[in-house]
Amino acid sequence: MPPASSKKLSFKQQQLKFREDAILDTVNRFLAKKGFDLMTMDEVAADVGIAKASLYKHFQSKEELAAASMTRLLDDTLEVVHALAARMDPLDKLKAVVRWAVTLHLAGTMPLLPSTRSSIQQALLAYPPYLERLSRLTEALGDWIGQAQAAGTLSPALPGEVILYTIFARSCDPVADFLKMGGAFSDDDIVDLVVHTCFEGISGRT
Amino acid sequence: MPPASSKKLSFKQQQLKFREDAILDTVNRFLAKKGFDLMTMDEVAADVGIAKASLYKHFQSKEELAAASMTRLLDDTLEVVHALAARMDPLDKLKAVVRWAVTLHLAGTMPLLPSTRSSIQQALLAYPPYLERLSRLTEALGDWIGQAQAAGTLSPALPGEVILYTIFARSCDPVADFLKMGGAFSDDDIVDLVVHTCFEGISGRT
DNA sequence: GTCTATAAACCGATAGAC
DNA sequence: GTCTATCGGTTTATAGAC
Repeated sequence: MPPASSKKLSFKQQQLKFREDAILDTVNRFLAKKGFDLMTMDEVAADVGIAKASLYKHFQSKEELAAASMTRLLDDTLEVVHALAARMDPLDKLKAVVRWAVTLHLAGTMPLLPSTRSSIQQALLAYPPYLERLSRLTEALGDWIGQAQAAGTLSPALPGEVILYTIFARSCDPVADFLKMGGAFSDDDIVDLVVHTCFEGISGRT
Repeated sequence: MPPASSKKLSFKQQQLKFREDAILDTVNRFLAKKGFDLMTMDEVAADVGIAKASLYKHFQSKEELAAASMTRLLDDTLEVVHALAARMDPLDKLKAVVRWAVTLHLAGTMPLLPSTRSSIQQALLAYPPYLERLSRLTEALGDWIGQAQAAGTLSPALPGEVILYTIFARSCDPVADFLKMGGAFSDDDIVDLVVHTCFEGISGRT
């Protein structure tokens, strides 16, 4: 018999957590594939293999479901950010984050960028856990951006916000989808191309 | 009495054309603001100031309405493309096109990029007038891209499709929305920043 | 009488309740 | 697992102008 776990989760709680993760996995894929508006609670429930009503045991509304999914994505991102070695060059760390995000995108598990036009945007801003993660991520990336600009490896002429927003935006760059649809490139090639155009642009003589 | 118009449009036909343009103006704005899925026929009709049923006198369906709007946008783009002086540098012509598109975007009249996830994508591919414009635009921009790569002003190492798709994608770059929301920059500044990061990226020492 | 615009009705889909 | 209310795209029948 193994020693008693130090975790305080009962068996039932573990099962709840497990199913919650399964739900969020499904939601992540649907958000990536169809976006919030076209995702239905019926298909989420069917995909997870539970009754629709059970979804509402875990999440109060469709909006909260999506917000929880986005929050978990930011948690994953924060883990990636913290896992990057402290001694690594700031520019390389930023490139690694973008590379990770584009890879997720191509794998079909990157929810749509919360754009001005999506109806979840409002729900996200009313969901404190999401805002808290976003704030921490912004701070971490902002530090690296400042360091890279000081070192001259990121353009010091660009406002830091522009660089930050660009990094967020390129994580969902539709160019990746177009290239994947074209079928002429492997996923690895596409990641390289998107990361490259993010940092170096499309101009020549760089 | 003025001489008989050379146009073959009767007064009634002119009125129809006029109202059709008004409808498409409204649709353009709603597509830019909310996207296809969140745009309702009710609000389009209300904004134009006509009854919802009247929309169906002009367009058979919501999909065709959006497709007509996108087609008109490509027509406008083709006009801009043809208006650029033939002797201009290809790189400068491409920058001018992106600049024009981002300006439209900020003005709130640039419909969303037809992404893989939108439900209009299918309708657009089934709408020959749209495909015909897209084909002509792709050809024109493709020529310029090839010339700029040969001259070394666009990266010869990048596949032409990557550059083309990037130019399309940056025309709807969400970075512009984020910067506008922040309120720290004028529209002109935002256009400069987005065009710059499109061509030069965010790296330093360029 | 015909033609046009519209109000009202229709109906499928979907979030959420029981 | 079924039920209901709502919303939104589409259709149809009517009222009014010429």
